[in-house]
Amino acid sequence: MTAIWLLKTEPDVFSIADLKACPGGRSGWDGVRNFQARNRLRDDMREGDPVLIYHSSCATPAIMGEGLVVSAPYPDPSQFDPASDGHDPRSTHAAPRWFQVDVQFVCSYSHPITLKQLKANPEFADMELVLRPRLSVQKVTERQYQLIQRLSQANGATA
DNA sequence: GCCAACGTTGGC
DNA sequence: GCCAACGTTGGC
Repeated sequence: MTAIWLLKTEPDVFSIADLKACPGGRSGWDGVRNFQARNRLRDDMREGDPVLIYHSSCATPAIMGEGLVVSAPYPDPSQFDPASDGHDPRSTHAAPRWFQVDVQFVCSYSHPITLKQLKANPEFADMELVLRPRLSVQKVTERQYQLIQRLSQANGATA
């Protein structure tokens, strides 16, 4: 069963353009350090799942485009690196605490969908992004996904 | 296992 | 930079 996800990232740290610029447009999605997000990533994400990529903590928070999960979940290497911000001394190779997947860039929306827009649209009133904005790995329904794709094309045509 | 203290996130 | 929300930690 394919699930659709929304992954948050801070563009100052790693933007969708950075993902696109990676070799093959592909990168490990490291740095998830929240247990609920970790559980979803580790237990529920599957290779082939679509992901929406969202920019947070920036001037205009917005869904910027799409990617694809292109690996099974595996331990986040940064947890073992003492020099990394993601280092976790409680992690061992036998019992890693944090996981990641590889994400492949698919497209950037010519018209990103802003958080403001989502909040203003009743269709998205029950979207996790609106209800629980801090969770970094979010579920997106098929309906929300289709609406977002449609909006990303319609956006700007009338604005 | 509760709960207070503390730290982090993220919109504004 | 502020502040509200909320996740995590640690003492008991």
